[in-house]
Amino acid sequence: MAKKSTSRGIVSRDEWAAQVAALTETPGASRPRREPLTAGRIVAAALELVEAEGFDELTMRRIAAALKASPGALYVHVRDKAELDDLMIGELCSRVTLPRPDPARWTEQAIDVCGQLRDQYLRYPGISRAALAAAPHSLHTLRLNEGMLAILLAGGASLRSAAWAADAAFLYVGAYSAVSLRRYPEEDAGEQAATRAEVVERLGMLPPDRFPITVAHAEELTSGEGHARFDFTLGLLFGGLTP
Amino acid sequence: MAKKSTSRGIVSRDEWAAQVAALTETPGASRPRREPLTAGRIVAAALELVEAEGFDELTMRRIAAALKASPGALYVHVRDKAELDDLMIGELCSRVTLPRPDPARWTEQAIDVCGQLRDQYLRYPGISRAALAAAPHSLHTLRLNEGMLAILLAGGASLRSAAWAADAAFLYVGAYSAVSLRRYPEEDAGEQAATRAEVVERLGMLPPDRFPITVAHAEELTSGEGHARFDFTLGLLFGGLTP
DNA sequence: TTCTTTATATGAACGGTGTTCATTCGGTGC
DNA sequence: GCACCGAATGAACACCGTTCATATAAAGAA
Repeated sequence: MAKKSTSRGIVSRDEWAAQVAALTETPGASRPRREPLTAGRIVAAALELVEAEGFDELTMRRIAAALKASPGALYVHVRDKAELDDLMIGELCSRVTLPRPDPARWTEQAIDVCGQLRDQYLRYPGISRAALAAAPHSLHTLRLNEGMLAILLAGGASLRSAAWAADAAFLYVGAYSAVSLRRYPEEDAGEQAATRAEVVERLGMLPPDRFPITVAHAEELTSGEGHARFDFTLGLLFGGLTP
Repeated sequence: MAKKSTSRGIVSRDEWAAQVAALTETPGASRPRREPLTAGRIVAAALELVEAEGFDELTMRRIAAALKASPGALYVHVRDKAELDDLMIGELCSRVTLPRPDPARWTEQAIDVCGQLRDQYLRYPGISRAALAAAPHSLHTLRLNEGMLAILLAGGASLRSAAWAADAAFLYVGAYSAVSLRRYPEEDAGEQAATRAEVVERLGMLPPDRFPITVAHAEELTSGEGHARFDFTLGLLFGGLTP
């Protein structure tokens, strides 16, 4: 965790965050009085921080620094960090636009809604872990669920199937978004995680008697450009609803 | 400088203090020499702790305390907590027994393997969050993957479908295990989380014009005893593999 | 205007975390 | 006997989430 040293004249993490935040803070109109702190402003600052640095760099202290406030001030508007996580997830869910259910295109619509949620999660790296740990019954998640149910029911699914499939789909979206960060990171920053070629090479080094399929088909096992796996899985999930 | 004991039969002050302290620690089994620390012992102690207290009570310091060792001593055998998490997940994966693939019962076999993994996860509450964040290419997870591939291929799935479906299934197992902790906690300790009846009541209070399905069918939406949802989802996932 | 009330913000703590590191310890080989 | 070397210690370090007495600001009442 402690990978940065502040001992060499470098500013502290909090101060750095404050400086970075100051860059994007309405340079023209210098208001003498700071805007009051609200839950909305806290959530916005937190999301900005996650977008820039990732979810596990998100810290009450860094949020406060970005808002030029004291850490304790956040607790006037937010019970604790768990509630803040819930609020962030709610915000992301509220950004998903739900289509008017069209029985002719219901599968496409369902996958699209999941894709929107996935893109929101991926925009804020690691945040979907909060979704898996968060309260599943906030108003925004319920709205998403209602929309998905409407789509699946329009497609002819039974109520029970629709409810359970929607649940499974959102669960999968969260898990997929949580792991797709460290899976073949776009080939550019080849240092951090293993690139696909390296993974293939490692798989090929396994003992073929105990890993026959893995060794023989390492290349195909790691396939899946973009979100092909994502679409494939949701296709399976929704494809079985109306036999 | 603490000086050593120079005469035979008399123990040093520190050792004497340790012996005195040992009198009040474990009165029964007084082991003269402690077993050496190993990665295996650390993993075992960590799992014990998670089983008893849950994953987010797991702490390097508490593991060390359980082993009567110093926190720093763990880092001789384990790089950091992330690696320890990986080792724990590997241990759980290694406990899953893989069947000999039977083309006549392949779906059943696949779901059973997932169920075994789920039960391991649920035995150690919260640990599946580590699985979602852990390295997906340890030897034990690869073994599990290989076994699942063999089952799905025996069932007639294409290589690509089998690979992607296995991936999705394990992802779902992790997510399901992560959330099924806080979903209707068995009705006994009715204080902490919301019981199912409470959830149903809350859903019924929503505005029916914006949540028509949720309000009208709150009861059915929360249904699913035991692992019915789990089996349902995996049925969908594997059912679409061989059309 | 002044006074009072009330909500908000501060800054300093508290107890906890993962991790590092100079030092010490315990055993093995020469 | 002694040097050596991995393992263990204990004290730090830089953080974390959270609380709380205190200060500050805004708003209403007089």
